[in-house]
Amino acid sequence: MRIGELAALVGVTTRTVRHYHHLGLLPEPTRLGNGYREYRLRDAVELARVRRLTELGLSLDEVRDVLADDRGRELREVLEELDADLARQQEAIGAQRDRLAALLAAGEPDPDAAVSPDLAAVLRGLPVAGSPSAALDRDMLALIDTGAAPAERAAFTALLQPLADPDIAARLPDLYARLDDLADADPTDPRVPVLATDLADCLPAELLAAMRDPRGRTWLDELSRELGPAQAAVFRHLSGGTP
Amino acid sequence: MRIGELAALVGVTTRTVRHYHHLGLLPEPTRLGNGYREYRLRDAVELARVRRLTELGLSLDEVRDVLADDRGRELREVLEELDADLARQQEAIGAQRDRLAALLAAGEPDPDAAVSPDLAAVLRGLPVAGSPSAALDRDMLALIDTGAAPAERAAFTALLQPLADPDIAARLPDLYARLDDLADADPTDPRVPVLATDLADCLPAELLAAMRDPRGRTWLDELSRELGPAQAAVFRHLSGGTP
DNA sequence: CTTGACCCTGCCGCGACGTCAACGTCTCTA
DNA sequence: TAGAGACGTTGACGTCGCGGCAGGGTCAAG
Repeated sequence: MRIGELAALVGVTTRTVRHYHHLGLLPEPTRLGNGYREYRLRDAVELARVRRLTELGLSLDEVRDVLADDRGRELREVLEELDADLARQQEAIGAQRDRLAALLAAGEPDPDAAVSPDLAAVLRGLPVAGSPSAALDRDMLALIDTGAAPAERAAFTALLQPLADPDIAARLPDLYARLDDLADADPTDPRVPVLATDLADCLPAELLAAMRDPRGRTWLDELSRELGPAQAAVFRHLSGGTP
Repeated sequence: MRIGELAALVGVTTRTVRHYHHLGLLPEPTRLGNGYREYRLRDAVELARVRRLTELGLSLDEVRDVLADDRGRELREVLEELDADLARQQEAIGAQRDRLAALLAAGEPDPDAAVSPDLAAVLRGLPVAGSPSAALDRDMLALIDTGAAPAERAAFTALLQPLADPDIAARLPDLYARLDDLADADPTDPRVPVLATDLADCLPAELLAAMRDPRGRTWLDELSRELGPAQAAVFRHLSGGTP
């Protein structure tokens, strides 16, 4: 038999056979005078064995190990491990499909705000138009949401829920506008403490508390980098006073 | 923000961020004087969006398409296709695990004779020791079995079943020995027609018939290549007479 | 003599990064 | 001020199981 025949017999390509030779999974057969490989039935049997193992999902390295490590006992371990691996994959795919189903069921899957649905609702209630600080806020909130574990995410959304209240939402555009006005101001600007007071008045107490704990401060630091000095000063006032 | 901070924020490696830049999934930010990339919060948001999409299972190419092809409608298609794909994978893995379970349940998983269990039983009943022709036969049968679809496989095994009958099995060693003796003989050797007759006497009629149909002849041709001329002649007698 | 069907070796490509290498830059500390 | 260690930069190779191609040689039939 020549290589094409062998390959057809077992149902692989000639490229595959040569690949197995290259990796040493299959011994190189004797050559004919013209350099062609000459196979015998036993080679086909060996090839078929390799194929069966790969089709079970073994990697070529694993196949080599199994073939080397004579018969049976190692194979059993590998197969069991493989099964466990497949079980994990099944589970992972199932979870993945659940997530997909949730997204698809939500009507319009918007990866832009592929934040948790509750947060999305809050964000929709916040004003954005034309205010850089408001846009920053949205970005920040989205980021916190995507990075958090589900449990934290729920707590976080709960913190923000009050902002969706119409009374509060109505006061936000003015506050954002005043924050925008401080973009190029000096941190000692007299408007800073006034705005901080008005903000503290408007925001829920729990949210203010969260801004004072270490995790909240980290995020505020992040946010402050993108703000002007006076704007950052406002948040320093909010999150703990003087420093 | 510099690249390490950005990466940590979103939960990827810096290598990943640079990879996305390279592919154009994420715009290159402005550089600092020292050549460092300087990121802003919006970059983190963009990166997080890419990440969410990849974590849903989209390829980076698909992510690029979705991001380019503004919002929503294309995404839905991709996600649905993805779900279908995952469903196929689930099914495939399930089938795979079934096969594994069958193998593992069979006690000792022997990939050597990972032929169908029925055939394995038949093969166990056949004599092998020291007979090259018998070994060839086993190889051949194993090969036919592994290449066949399940339905054909059953039919094929059924054909061979009679060989497991003790009366017949008892006569096989002698027949194999006589076939071995013809290894270097001339095709005109008088022992050839005699052995052919004795074999025909011993083998089930259905098997002889199968050897005469085109598929059977192909396999016999294959087998004959590994045999001596006189041995091949025996099978020519069996499978149709003169040619 | 050509055509077409085989065979040979050897190398690039895929996907989503990980992992060097070889180098520059910043910050802290002794 | 010097050195250490943690950052950053670009660039190239490795992964896995082959597919595909380039650039040849071989062989049988028309």
